[in-house]
Amino acid sequence: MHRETKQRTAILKYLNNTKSHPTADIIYDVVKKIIPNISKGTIYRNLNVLKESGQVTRLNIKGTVSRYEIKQASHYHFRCEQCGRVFDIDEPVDKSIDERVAKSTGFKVIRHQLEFRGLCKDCQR
Amino acid sequence: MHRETKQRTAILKYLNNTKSHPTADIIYDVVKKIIPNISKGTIYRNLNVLKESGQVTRLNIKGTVSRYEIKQASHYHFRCEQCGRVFDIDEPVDKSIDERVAKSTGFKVIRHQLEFRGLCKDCQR
DNA sequence: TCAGTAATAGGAACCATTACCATTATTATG
DNA sequence: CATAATAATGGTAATGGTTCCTATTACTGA
Ligand SMILES: [Mn+2]
Ligand SMILES: [Mn+2]
Ligand SMILES: [Zn+2]
Ligand SMILES: [Zn+2]
Repeated sequence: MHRETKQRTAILKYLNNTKSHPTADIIYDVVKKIIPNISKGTIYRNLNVLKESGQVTRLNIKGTVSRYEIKQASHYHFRCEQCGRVFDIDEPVDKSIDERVAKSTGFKVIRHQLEFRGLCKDCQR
Repeated sequence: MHRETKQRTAILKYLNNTKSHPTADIIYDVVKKIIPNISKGTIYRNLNVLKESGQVTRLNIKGTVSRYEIKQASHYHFRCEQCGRVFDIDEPVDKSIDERVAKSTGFKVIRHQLEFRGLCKDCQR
């Protein structure tokens, strides 16, 4: 069974209060201020546990480090190629496309992921 | 200037004749049969050179390792969560969505990437 | 033909993530 | 409350994909 440790609580609390899609490293830096001797392994272990239990989502695109967010309704992302930040995009999620692809391919389509790339406002100047 | 080496030629030749979106490791295994003492560094170096020159695309597909393909018209992918294989999807590419997101966010949208996940035919049984 | 230099092989380094393990802390139960 | 079972931790080593380094090789333009 899952225990409620102060480490796990602090990680969840931070994720619940940010929209920044932080990396494990950023989470580590933030939580370290509250629990100075926390280890990075604990960050990763908890993020994986929370992902398994459906409370956290891992955004991982190869070529970049993984980013994490509190599990929420399906949505799309924008990644700035300059600064690396990730933003939510409120474009409506098209569910019908999964069925269409399933029909045309014969594959079982469970989900799709759409991500935009470019330059955020700050990085355009 | 770029030179034509047998290593580079063999890598390109293999990529030109497969639709499998191979990883660097797979390319290494295949090309090793033709050039037994080729090194993995040469595979990676050439894949990067070919990417820079626009002949090869590196797929930033969710998962752990990078996959490569010959540069071609923009298209979407499906990744089987069981066997890990990547397939092309011939769903038409929606270009208007980039502009729509650009307008609503103020970001400069350069491209988008859509990827489906699920089970391929083989893995459904 | 050959000098200039791009590319190679092999191995070390890098770095995000995972694995290991002795110790600590949470929690179900009496 | 006391306690025993064991989940979780901190610290560190290991892993694995990828990049970097360097002496040597081999393209290629002149
Ligand atoms: Mn998000
Ligand atoms: Mn493809
Ligand atoms: Zn930016
Ligand atoms: Zn499959």
